[in-house]
Amino acid sequence: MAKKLVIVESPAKAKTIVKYLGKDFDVKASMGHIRDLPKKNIGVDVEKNFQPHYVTDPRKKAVIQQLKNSAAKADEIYLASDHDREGEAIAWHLTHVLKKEIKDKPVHRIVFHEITKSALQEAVNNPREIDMKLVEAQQARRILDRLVGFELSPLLWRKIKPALSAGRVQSVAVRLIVEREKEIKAFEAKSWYRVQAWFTLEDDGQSYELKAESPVKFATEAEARALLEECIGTTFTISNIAKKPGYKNPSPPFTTSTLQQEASRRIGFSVSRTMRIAQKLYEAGHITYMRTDSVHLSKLALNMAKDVITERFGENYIKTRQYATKSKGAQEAHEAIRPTDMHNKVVSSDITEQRLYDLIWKRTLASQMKPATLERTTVVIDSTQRPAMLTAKGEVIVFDGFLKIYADRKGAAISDTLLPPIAVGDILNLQKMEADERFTQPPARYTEASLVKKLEELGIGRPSTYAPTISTIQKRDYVEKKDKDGIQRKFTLLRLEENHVRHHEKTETVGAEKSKLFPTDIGGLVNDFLTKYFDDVLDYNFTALVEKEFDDIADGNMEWHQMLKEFYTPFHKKIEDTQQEAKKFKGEKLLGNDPVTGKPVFVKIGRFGPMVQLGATKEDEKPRFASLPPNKTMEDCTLEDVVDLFKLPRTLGQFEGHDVIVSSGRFGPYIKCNKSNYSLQKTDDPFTIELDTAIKRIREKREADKQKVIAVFEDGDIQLLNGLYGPYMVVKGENYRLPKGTDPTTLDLAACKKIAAETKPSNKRWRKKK
DNA sequence: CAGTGAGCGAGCTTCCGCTTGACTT
Repeated sequence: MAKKLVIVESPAKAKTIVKYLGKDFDVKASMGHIRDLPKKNIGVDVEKNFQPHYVTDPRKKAVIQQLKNSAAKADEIYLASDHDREGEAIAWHLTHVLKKEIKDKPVHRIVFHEITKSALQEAVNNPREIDMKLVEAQQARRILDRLVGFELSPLLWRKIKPALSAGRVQSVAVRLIVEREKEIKAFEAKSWYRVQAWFTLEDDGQSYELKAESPVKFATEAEARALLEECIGTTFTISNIAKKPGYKNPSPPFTTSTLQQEASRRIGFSVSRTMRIAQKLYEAGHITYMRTDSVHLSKLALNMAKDVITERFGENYIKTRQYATKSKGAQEAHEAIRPTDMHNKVVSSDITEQRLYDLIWKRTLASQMKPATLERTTVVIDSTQRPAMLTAKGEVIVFDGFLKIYADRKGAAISDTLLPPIAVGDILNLQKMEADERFTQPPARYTEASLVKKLEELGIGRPSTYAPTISTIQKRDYVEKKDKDGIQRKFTLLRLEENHVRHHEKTETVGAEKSKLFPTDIGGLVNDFLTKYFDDVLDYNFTALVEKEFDDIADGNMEWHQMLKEFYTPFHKKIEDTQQEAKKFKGEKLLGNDPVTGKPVFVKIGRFGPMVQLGATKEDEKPRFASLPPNKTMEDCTLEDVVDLFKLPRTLGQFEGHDVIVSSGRFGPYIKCNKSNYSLQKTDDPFTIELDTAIKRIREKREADKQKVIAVFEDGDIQLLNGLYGPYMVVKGENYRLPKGTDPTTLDLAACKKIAAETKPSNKRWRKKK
């Protein structure tokens, strides 16, 4: 029987397809790219017209072997990788890696956008050749990224510090964060005054409140005060009530980027967590593919949404729509992210999986529901002296539409802002009038999700790389995700009370931040260096510009070697010039002179990151160094913040015949005594701590260690210990897990040796590195 | 986890985009 092999990218997709294709077909997954440039060296022969040197990934060995076996058995091969630039390249690489196995066999390239029997049939019936233009565009993309990354990074190692990295995507991501921080620093809040009034109304024995605001903002306290004073003893009348219909439309179904944003905003997931959970839902068959830039829904999905909405909410809620993808550089190889079967509202007993699914389910159905209809009311209130002095606003939902399942952007529950029963000509009873000082807001720091949004807008990065990019810039210490406490700010409140305008000083907490991205000193320095010498690559439009050229290559309007040459020649010259001319980039800053020694104190970036230096480098005496205090940056630390650092190490006295020394290490201050180290408590101040407290800490540590030890054999060569994750065994420095269900207290020497002989030590490479 | 930071020099680091496990403390 004729056997046809279909190769797709994802194993989950393979599993689904095989059901539709029948017995003649064998379906296998390539698991993404199977060949790439080598990891260790640049792998591009620039002299020979940018000849790439591809190697197969050693971790993909098993996958490739399987593909080879299947290909050898098949009579006909269908390369069904995704319908985009990378997918085309995967198909082409497959023909090379499987060269022997597919020799003399018909090889077809097929693409499909929906996984349905008819779509698959149609794809199989309409095979084509591999589009070499598209493959060349991918190669140009790959090679350009390699050249940029592998020439810029080593320059950073030489000029700034080892193990740094730069690239077309990550460096722009860092730049966005660094520049946003500069904007925030440079921002000066301006204040203005808002006037609000509260009225009481009686109707049918019921009492209501009406809140109104002045449509005019006041620049100064004096102006606001003048208005309030004018209102002493005045009469307020409703002069107009205007009603206007309004609409709210649902958002399109999810793409990777919008899913990440909404999951962050509504359920507080980090970008990587969202992707991990979405992957699980995808593998279980609950949602369509989660790495997509398309808002397109298949016909099948549109019909299913219609059915489910009718069933649950009635026909009146249906409005079928197909959304158009607007984002720059979208390749639309997949559908939007949606439930595979919208009849299922609950698909997992895992709470986090279900929460994410629920969000996808609601967003998808909402996108196929009618807009919400609103009635917006504006009430105009005149004072005796001033027409239209105040306005009050109300909003009522006439028809909820999609809001029935998907609340609007703020994520707040849907609630009407109801106005009390009122009519034109009503005279209002003033209860309270206030003018409070408001401030203009600085630009907001990025969250992981809002950075993804910005990158997508700029056309930088792809759905498969948003999460990894965010983690790379954090791993490199360019950026850190942290919280910031708010600060107290004074503001003025004027209140009209008892026919007087009184002045009150109030305070409020502002500027508190949670899980925001802050640039580090290193991030700032690397960005300064790159924007100074490589402004073109760091330009926000660089990606868009080269993408245009990749498209030209794909359309046959540009030759790929030529494109690379035009970029690389000036780029490489700049690399060489910078290599020659640029001095070491240390970001050195003089803070002042040390009050004790009179020597200059600097902050700068060294091999291990930011540090403080006491004394100039060229002097006879070697300068002293110290790490910055925790939570301080080079940017914001002062001389006072750092002079104490040089008081360490301090010798406090003796304990058990050894010096007790307080010192500062990689992980902050600690106590050293007889070759052992002991942590300080958070409340201990290393500069003032005394001997008795230090001895107490030493005893505490010893006590804790005793608790940790379950048993010791062979002079400490074999130890049974209590760890963070339960009991484990250490044999000559190697850690071993205990077999499940073992009670460690029952183990004797022989039993320990047996475990050590039978199990492998835990892999140490997983430790270290963050 | 633990006293880093000049000088010397070997040997290391690094990109983006497509996929999923393997794996531990």
